[in-house]
Parts: sequence; C-alpha cells; structure tokens
Amino acid sequence: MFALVDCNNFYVSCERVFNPGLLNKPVVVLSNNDGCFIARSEEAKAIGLAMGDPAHKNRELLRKHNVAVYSANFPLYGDMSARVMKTLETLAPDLEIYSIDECFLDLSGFGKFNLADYAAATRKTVQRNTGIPVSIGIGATKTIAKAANRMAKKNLSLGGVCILATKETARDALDVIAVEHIWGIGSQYAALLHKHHIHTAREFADAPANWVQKHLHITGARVQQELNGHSCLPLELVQPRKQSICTSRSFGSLVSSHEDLGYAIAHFTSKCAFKLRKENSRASLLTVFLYTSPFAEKEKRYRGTRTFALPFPSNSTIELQKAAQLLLDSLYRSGYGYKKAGVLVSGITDAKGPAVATLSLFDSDPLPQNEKQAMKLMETLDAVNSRFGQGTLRTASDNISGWKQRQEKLSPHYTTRWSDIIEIHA
DNA sequence: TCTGGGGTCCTAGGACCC
DNA sequence: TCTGGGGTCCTAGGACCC
Repeated sequence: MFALVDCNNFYVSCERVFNPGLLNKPVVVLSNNDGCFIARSEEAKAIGLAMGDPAHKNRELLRKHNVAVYSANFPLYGDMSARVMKTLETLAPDLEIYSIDECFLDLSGFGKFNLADYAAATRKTVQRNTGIPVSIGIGATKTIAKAANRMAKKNLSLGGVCILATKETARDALDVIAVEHIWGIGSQYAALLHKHHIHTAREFADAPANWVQKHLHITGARVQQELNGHSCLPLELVQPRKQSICTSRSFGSLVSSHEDLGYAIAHFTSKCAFKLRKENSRASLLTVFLYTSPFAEKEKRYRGTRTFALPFPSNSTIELQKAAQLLLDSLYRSGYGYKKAGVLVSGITDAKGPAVATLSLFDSDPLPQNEKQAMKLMETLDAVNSRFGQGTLRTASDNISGWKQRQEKLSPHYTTRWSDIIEIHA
C-alpha cells in the first residue's frame, strides 16, 4: 500500500503562510522572468487562469479580479518543502520525495490501522507544523495512489483524503477518471487512446495488453499494470546520482554581445559546478547552448548546442568555466538577440573515486597536478558562500549585471534571508 | 513589449565488434 | 538463385514527469 501526499497549490500556499491576507483570494505565482502561471489558487483557477499560460495574455483578467501576482521565490519554496518532508519523515517508516511538493509513503503493514484516521492525522500534523495544506491519496500501487490523490483534491466532500485500498473501490474510481489524467499518460498518448475509443482509466486498464505494449511501449504497459493493481514502480528509497545537471535561463531582455553571454555562461557553469559538488559528483561532459526566441521571426532565429569532453572529470568551477568559454566562442554568432542560454553537465561519476581520464590513453592516474589545490579552493569557496550567501565569492567572469531576469513581484525570502525578515518587522 | 526550468526513460537507427 | 547470429555503444528524437 502506498500513500501520496501532495501539497495543495504549493507555491501559492507558501506565499499564504507568510501573508494570510491572501487566503480565499485569487493568487498566482509566475515562472522565472514573470512569464507563465506555474501555480494558481482555487479562486484563480475558477476565474479561468490556465496552468502554463503567459501572464501577459491575461492582464485584463488579472486586473478585473484583483488577482495577487507573485514572481517565483524558489529559495522560499525549497525551504518550505524541506519542512513538509521533515514532518512526513516522522510519520512514516519509509518515504520517497518525488518532487518539491509531493511525497510517496510506504504503508505496507499499515493494514491493521485505520487508514482514514492515519491520513487525517497526517494532514493535520503537516498543516500545524508548516502551515501547508496537503491532500492524501492511498492505493495498492503508486499510480492508484496518484489517482486517489487527484480525487481527494477534486472532490471537496472527501476532506482532502481518498482511499482506494480495495480492488473494487479502485476499479470504480477508474470509471470516472479520464485517460489524460492518469499519471504517465501525456497529451500525445491521450490523443492516441481517444482515437481508439479509450476514454476512461477503466477502459485503458481493460485494453489488450499487447496493444498497449505496442503503441505506448514499456512505460505505458507499466502504467496499465499499475492501474490493475500490480505494482511495478517501487518506492525509491535512495535518490540515485543525477545523470545530468542543467542550469539555464531565459533573459529578461535580449542579450547580443559575446561579453554578456560570457558572463551568463560563466554564471550558469558555476551553478552547475556547485550542484555537482553538493551531490559529491564530477562531470566529464559539458554542453553549452544558446537560443534566440522561438517567437522571433524566422530569419532572426539561431540555436547552437555543443558538447566538450573534459580531459578529466571535474567539479571545479574554474575548470568547467574554461571549457564553457571555449564552447561559447565556437557557438557565438554576432547579429542575433539571444533569449535563452544554458549549461548542462553529464557523464557524471562519483567524486570520491580517482579521476580517470576521459579521453587520454596514458595519463589516467594520477590527477592533474593542480587538482588537489583546486578542490581545496572550491571547498573554501563553498564555505564562504554558505556562510555569507551564494555569490559572495565568485570568479570575475561570473557576473549577472548584463542579463538580469525580470522579477517584479518577488516576495521576501522569509525563511532564508535575515535581512528580508528584519525589513518586514521594520 | 511580454511565452519557465530541470529532469528521466525509451526507441530507432547507424556505427562498430566477433 | 543463394547472403548469419549475437552483441555494444552512441546519438537524436520523442515521450513523460513536476
């Protein structure tokens, strides 16, 4: 048995914790650059503001309904997420943090308890400890728990909890769930299924398995198995090492100069290097990409992507920045207004083992001479930034002045920045 | 004017090996 | 006329998730 705990309208709920005046009012949170809606309160959904829709196309609705609009404040949401997960850890023996606002709990052996009481108590505890409202779905597989969670959210009379513990209750529930709302069925597969007259989760569960395997491949076949109560997706207790780490941003306004792009790329690279070090990982491949806006006129578009194989896997900001600048030099075309750029590191290995050369046949071990020194330098850099704030100590090439993002409606960093808290009280 | 960011898995096809 | 069987690795592209 699995439970899925999902925070309601998570980013909006985070803003409401620190600003209770937002309760019962329409509230939205925007993506980076204040672009699209990425979270909406129930009141905002009722007005017709759609997930992922650009804010600038909805200005009239926002104004007419006096909607509270916030720029994304990810440090705040990340911190609130950690608080929710920490509370859940005290309530279940094993759990898998699935996303910033979702967590699977292992409820095997909970059969002798009253699941409804347990779920209700869990909701209450999370709300009391963190201020975040959650919904809970319970089922025999992760996919059924997901479906149950959806029903708990949609059907207000359920009080935020839906339990599909038996085969019969699960099958009845599948009758009222459309295929496009099943976890693992996206828009493409949903369109295909509708074309073949499969409209409900129940019809999908009952479809011929070989047809599903053929058209939706192994991942779709697993979804079907799961809907039928056969668990194929176990709880992932340890987070596997990431296979790739990416830092990319759209720019608030177009960036054209090689110099400014260089600053941005250096900044993204240092973020990637930091994430690698935090995971105790090293990367052997580094990719840089530059895009013009996909909404620009055809002749003004350019997309450049290029990958560099490092001689040794590394997590040193300095080593990675050197490679990134070489890539930028080869990718850069003058005369374009760039909208987005990014850095991706891959070929990731454990930082604790010896650094084995990526390409060279002979000089695999020992490490390059300055490696030890570089590691020490990075340790110091991380220590300084951890104490005084990210970006306090950085390379000269890492500079955000030329390509700022738009963040016009940013709430204070209530939980992660002293100066913001002092400001509120003053 | 203004359209996010960060991931994973799977398949197909082309290259190679014996 | 007739042309094997069993693999690996890499990349690009497409699907999905939040």
